[in-house]
Amino acid sequence: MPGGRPRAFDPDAALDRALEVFWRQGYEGTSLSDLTTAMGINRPSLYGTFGNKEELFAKVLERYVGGPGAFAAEALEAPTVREVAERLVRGAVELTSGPGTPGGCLNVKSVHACGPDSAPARQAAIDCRKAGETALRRRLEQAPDLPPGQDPATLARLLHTITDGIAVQAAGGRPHDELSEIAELALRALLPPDGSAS
Amino acid sequence: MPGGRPRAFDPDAALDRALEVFWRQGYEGTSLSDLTTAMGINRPSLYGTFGNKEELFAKVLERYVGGPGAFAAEALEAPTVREVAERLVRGAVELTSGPGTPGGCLNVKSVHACGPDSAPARQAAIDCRKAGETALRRRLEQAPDLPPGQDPATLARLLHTITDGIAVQAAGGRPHDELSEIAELALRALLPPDGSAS
DNA sequence: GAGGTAATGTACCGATAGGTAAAAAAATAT
DNA sequence: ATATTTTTTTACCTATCGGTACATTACCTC
Repeated sequence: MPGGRPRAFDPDAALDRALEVFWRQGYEGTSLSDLTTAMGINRPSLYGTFGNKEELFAKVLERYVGGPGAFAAEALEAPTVREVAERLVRGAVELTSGPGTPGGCLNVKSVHACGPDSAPARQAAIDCRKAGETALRRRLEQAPDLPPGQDPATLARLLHTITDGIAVQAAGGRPHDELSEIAELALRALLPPDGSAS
Repeated sequence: MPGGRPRAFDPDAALDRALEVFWRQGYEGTSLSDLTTAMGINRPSLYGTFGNKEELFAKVLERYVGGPGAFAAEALEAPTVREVAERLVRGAVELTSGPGTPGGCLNVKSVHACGPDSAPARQAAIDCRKAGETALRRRLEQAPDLPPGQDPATLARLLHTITDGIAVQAAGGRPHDELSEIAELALRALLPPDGSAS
């Protein structure tokens, strides 16, 4: 089985470039020319290696979840509800307003790509969100410090809602330090330091 | 000064049609053809009456704030922090997942229109958000039941963050009843029924 | 009526969108 | 060296993008 001409670029590095563009400009705001320029390859190479724009986006989203967004899955390894929540919320602040990254969250941005041609990309983002939330709910169900009357599903959804809100705020230009204050207040309210009701 | 040919459509009704399209499809996902079709007018009429796409969007956003989004300003008339927060958060649930409206929030969607050509529309949304948040902070500063150690600016930002999160959840397809549960849990956490610390 | 004025309908503009055909180039296999 | 395979390069495709020129129509004033 012969080899053919070798690929002149590193697909993972190219994916990282594509990720940055999609992250900054959103799915609908990114053209194929933006992508090929950033990736340093030409159009047929992109199609040959990654498929079309939709498929490239799906691969980019996967890479996002396993890279910049990996904190969300790792947070579930914390032993208590409190620590899981802290790591999720603080991680969202860093992800969306940290230095050197585009503002906001690629996933949240992609949910808002709601033009007629963006349905597949949007659905990919929604599926990804659902998977993350299911994992969070399962984790909360098994936590030792889950408050008695608390429904883990609703708590997971609220945590998800708060991280979503943080992403919107970051996308709207909220600076990192203010976002941290917001996050800490949310954590204090959700998980009071002593042991208050909810 | 003579009048010329009278306009054959109602500008406000046309704005409402445009609002619905922008709300459902987002700024970037909406084409001029989508707009003219929905508004029932042709292209030169649109440009003659509303300016270009950007200016039309600005007018639509204004109409959104004064129409479907008016609950946010009206919520500030409530006497207490608790009631202001309740009306804001519950209003966000109704706005973004209520029956008969497109999912999500036009403002939050527009913040995520971050392609190169969408900068003015995005900025209009951001300005609008800033104005709303400033009004909320001023209102909280004067509320009689603001907890002593509480910074009204941060509380306003957290409330804003929560309503943003609700909008994202709605845009992602979260059904209305689940969103209500999330909202009520957030309100309980933020403003405990008795008088706990935060 | 005639003239002025503003909105309408139609047809069009250059630019760019996502996507591809076909030939040239670089590797392996025999 | 030759044949085969795969990628790259270049050039191009149709459709649609936001925006407009121009002639026509409908109204008001005189």
